[in-house]
Amino acid sequence: MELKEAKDRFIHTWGTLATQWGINRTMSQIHALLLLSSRSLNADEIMDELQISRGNVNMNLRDLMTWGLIYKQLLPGERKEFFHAEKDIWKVARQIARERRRREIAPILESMDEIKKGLPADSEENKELLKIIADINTVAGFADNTIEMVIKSEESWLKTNFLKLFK
Amino acid sequence: MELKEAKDRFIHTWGTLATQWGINRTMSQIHALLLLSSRSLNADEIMDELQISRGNVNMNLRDLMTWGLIYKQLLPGERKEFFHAEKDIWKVARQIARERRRREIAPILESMDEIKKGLPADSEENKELLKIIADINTVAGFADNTIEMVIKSEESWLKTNFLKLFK
DNA sequence: GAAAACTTTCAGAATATTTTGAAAATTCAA
DNA sequence: TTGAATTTTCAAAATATTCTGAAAGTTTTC
Repeated sequence: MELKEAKDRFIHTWGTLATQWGINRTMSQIHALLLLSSRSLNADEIMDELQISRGNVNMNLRDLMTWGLIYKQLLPGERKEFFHAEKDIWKVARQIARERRRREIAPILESMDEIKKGLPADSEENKELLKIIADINTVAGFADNTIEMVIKSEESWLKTNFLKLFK
Repeated sequence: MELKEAKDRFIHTWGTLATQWGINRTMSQIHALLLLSSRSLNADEIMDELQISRGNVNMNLRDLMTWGLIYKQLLPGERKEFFHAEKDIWKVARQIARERRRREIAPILESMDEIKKGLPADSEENKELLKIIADINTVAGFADNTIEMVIKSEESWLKTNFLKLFK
């Protein structure tokens, strides 16, 4: 297998995997492309490489930036904007975990509170529903804390071990 | 707010949240409906309550069973199949975590292995790509182990504390 | 300030996913 | 067996999401 072919497979695979976890295929492919590229790429290069429209590239680059997975770079002597991916896979994983936590857990807590607020605990049936809501809040809170804890400890582990190199 | 209204909101909200994390809306609504129901329901009752077709109900009930979130029940004197949800929210959360781990992490490892196998480490460029793949495998493995560990420890914590009640 | 270079927006088109409902398959009672 | 009750399947319809591309907006250069 040629390198080019392997890279293409990587990009294609990454896109397909993404759809299985509710993330846009093109966004993932752009991410994969930048992850494999040693130099920064501009919109035209991405359009050309992945054969997609300018609008699509633009929207997904902005999304990837809000996910904290890629960075914009202004190169001297260039009018165009260039983009490069975060190459530290641990950092990538932490960013994804943080973003998904924010997108998946926070809304649960908000919605449950919303329902809870409007329902008085004045009957057995109401109390039953309130119990379920409270349980969901407990579990969601646990998940939230656990993820944050794992991210933090992973982060400080890396920091510690990185600092040791300079001791 | 009436109980009925609160329940409807719960079901509706649960469905909307689900779409945000890549899970089918109807599947989540059926799950929510069964979660709030004290008795088992059959396909007709679910069709009626959520105003959806028989085929849709059937497919999603089967999906929910593979997720381990609901159970089929055969009631004496009834031809129809009845369904009830797992009510222990901790168990529900563990099931969801297990299933998502299986669906999201296992495929990454498989795909990366696939690409890795075909690419010889005979040039700097090839080694670079292999390094990225190895890094992804490391991180995915870490995530896999961490999730399993959290699930297991949560499970044994519950078991310990449950057994204490009988001491 | 004008125009060239580039980025962003967004309505409509293309694609993908979900849902329907009727037909086929299965189960069960007699 | 038969046939009524129930479940399952799946092609087509409905819905939702993503993508395109041209127009509008912005920035930079001269």
